[in-house]
Amino acid sequence: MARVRKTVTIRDVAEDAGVSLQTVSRVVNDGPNVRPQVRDKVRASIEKLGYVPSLAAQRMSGSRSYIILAINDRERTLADWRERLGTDWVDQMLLGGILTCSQHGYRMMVELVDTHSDHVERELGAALSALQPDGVILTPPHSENRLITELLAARRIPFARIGSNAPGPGVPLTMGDEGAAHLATTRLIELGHRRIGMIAGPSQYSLSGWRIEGWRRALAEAGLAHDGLIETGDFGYPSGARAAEALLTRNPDLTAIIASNDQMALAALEVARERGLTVPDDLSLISFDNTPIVRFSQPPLTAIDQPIAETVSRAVEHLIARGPEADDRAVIEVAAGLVERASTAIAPDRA
Amino acid sequence: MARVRKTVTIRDVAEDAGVSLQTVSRVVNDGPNVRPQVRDKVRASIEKLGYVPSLAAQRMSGSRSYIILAINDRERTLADWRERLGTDWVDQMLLGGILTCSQHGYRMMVELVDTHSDHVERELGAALSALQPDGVILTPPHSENRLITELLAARRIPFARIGSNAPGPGVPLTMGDEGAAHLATTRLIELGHRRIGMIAGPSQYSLSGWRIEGWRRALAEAGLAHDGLIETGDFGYPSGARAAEALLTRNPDLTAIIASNDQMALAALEVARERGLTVPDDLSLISFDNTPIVRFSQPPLTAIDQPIAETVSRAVEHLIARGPEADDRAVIEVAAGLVERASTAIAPDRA
DNA sequence: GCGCATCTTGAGAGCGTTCTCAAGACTTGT
DNA sequence: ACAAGTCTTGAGAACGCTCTCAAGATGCGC
Repeated sequence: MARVRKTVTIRDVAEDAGVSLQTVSRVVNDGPNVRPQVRDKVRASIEKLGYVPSLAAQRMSGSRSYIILAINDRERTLADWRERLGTDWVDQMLLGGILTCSQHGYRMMVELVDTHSDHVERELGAALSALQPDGVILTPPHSENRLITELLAARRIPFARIGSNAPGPGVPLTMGDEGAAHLATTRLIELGHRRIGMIAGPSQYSLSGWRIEGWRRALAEAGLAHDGLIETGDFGYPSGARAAEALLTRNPDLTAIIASNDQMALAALEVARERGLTVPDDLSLISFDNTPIVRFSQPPLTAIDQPIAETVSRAVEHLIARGPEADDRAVIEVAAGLVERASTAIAPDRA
Repeated sequence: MARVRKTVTIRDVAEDAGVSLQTVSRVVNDGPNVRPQVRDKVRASIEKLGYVPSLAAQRMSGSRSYIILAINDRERTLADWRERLGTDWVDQMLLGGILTCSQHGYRMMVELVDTHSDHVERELGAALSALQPDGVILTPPHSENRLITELLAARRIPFARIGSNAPGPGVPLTMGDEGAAHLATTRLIELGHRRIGMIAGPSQYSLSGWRIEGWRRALAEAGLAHDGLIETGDFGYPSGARAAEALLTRNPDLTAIIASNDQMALAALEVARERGLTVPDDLSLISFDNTPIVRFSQPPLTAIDQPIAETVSRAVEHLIARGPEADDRAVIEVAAGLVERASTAIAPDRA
C-alpha cells in the first residue's frame, strides 16, 4: 500500500463511495439517518483510502476539539521537575489522563500556567482560546484556585476539580482522604500504638485538612489525645525532616507517625535512622500517596494508596461523557486503600 | 475586563485596528513588510481585545500545527504504568518535552501506539493524519523501529530518534552511553575493583550494546577480563534480580556491579542484602539512568545520570527550529555524568 | 391509492486562519 | 523627472469539516 503524498480528505471518500460529503460526515460521526447499505459502502471507502478526519478541521467547524487540558504550574525548571518525579502527582496524573483520553479518541494536553501570579487570567485564557479544549482537569492546589475556576466557569468549559469537594462550578472528585487517614490511624491503634504523630501538608490544600481530620477522629474514637502531635510540612523532603525532628523531640514517647505524603515520610524515615530509631521496631511509619519510590526504601513503607491516576481517569471520562451543560453536583469519590509494607509493626511497649 | 461570550477572531482585530485581516496575520506571525506604525497599532488592538489565534484555524490554513508528538507503547494498563513510574523514561520524557514545547509556544502530545503489532502503520498513520504534528519524538526502542521511522520518513515529518545513532532519516540523539559506561567502570577500577560485573539491558536497545561496550573497553584498557561477567535483563526488577543472582553465584569474587538501569540495580541491591553482602563494603553498585528512586534506597545508589529530559528538550528544540526539509545528519550528543552516592567504595581487598 | 409524516440525502454556507497574487505607495538610479 | 524596482497593503481563494435547511424518497394510516 504505497503512501500517497496528498492527505485523504472527506471529499476523496465521498467521491470514492459515490455519495455526498455530508453523508460521509454522518457515517464518521455515527450520525443517525443513514441507510445501513450506504453506511457500509462509505465505511469500505474509508477503510480503503485510510481516511482519518483532521482534528483541526473538525474543531474549526464547530464540533468538539477532542482535547482535554490539564493545568499545571509553570514556575519550575527542568531540574525542579526532575526532582519531583516519582514523588509527585504530575506523572501519575499525566499517565492516567493520557491513557484514558487515548481510549476514547481524545488527547490530553498539558498547559503550564503561572498559577501564582495575576497572569493566570491572561495565560490560561490564551491557552483556552488557542486550544479550545472540551474539558479541563485541575489538580490540587489549583482545584480551588478561584481565578482559575471562575475563568473556566465564565467560558463555560466543563472542568474537574480533583481533591476538592467545595461547592461551586466544576465536577469535584476526591480520594477519600479523611477516611483513608482514619483507616491508617485506626490500624496503628490496633497495633497498640497510643502516641501517633502527624506530619500534615500545607493548609492551602484541602486534602491536608481532611487527612488531619481523619487522624484526629480516629484518635478521638479511641480516646487518645492529639495535642502537640502535629507538625506541618510543605510536601518537600526538607520540611518533612524538620517536622519529624520537631515531633520526635517534643514527644519522646511517640511510637508512630503518619506523614501526609511519601516524600515527607521518607524524610521521617531518615530522621528516625539518624536518631537511632529502628523502623518499624521503635517507630511505625505510614505515608500518603504510595508513589513508586516507597517500595524501594529500607524498609519499604506502608502507605495509603492514593488512586491518582485512577481518579484522573474518572475525571476524564466524566468530562468526555457529559454534555456541555449538565453540571451535576455530585462529588465523585474514588476509594483509597492501605498497602501494608514493612514500616509498620506492633507498638514497642506491646511487643 | 468583562469576558465576552464570543471568541475574538482575527477579523475583530482587523476591524478594531482599521486594517485588513491579512495585515493582522502578518503582525501575529512576525511577517515582514509591515510599517512599524501599523504594527504597533495592530499590536495594541490585539492586546486590547485579548486576541489569541486559534490553533485549529492556523493548522487548517496550512501553516504549522504547533504540535510535537511523542510516541509511546500502548499495550499497558494503568496498573502497568503506575508500576513503572519513577523508574522509567516516560515521565522524564514527558516533562522535558512539555516544558520545552511550552517555552516555544508548542504543545506536546503523547500518542499511544501498539508498537509491537503490524497495526503500527494504521495506528500511527491515523494519529499523524488527525494531528498533523510538526515533529515526532521517538524514544528507545522505537527509535530504531523500521516500520515507524519509514512511515515518518514517507510522510516527510521531521522526527528525532533518541538513543539511536544509526544512519537513516530523522535526527539521532544519544546520551553518550558508551562513554558513561566507560567512565563508571574506570571509576570502579580506580577504587581498586578488579572483578566488575555487568547487568546488561535487552539487545533490541542499541544503548544496551553501547553500555556493554564502554564497560568492556574500560576493562580491556586496565588489562582486566570480562568473561562470564555479564548477564542480560529486560530492565525489569525481577530480571535484574535473576541477573544479579547468576552473576554473584558464578563469580564469588565479584566486588562491583554495573546495572544497565536503576530498576535492575535496586534488584541487585536486594539480592546482595539477601546474600549477606553489604553495599558498598562488600559490593559496589552503579546504576544507569539516575531516576528519582535511587536517591531513596539504602544506601542511595551511585548512578550515571542520563539526561533524558534534557535530551528530549534538545530534540524538541531541534524539531521546532529546523525547516521542514533540512535533514542534518549530525548526531546530537548530550553528555551523561556520574553521580556518586553511597553505593560505591574502595574494593574490599584493598580496604 | 392519496396525503401526510418521517427518513435519507445533498447543497451551500461558514468556521478562523494563511496563501497567492495583484494593486497602490514609495524608493532609487540615471 | 521618469522608468523600474521594492515595500506595503488588501482581496479572494483555500484548508477540511460540520451545520442548517431544503428536497427527494419512503413509510404509514385510512
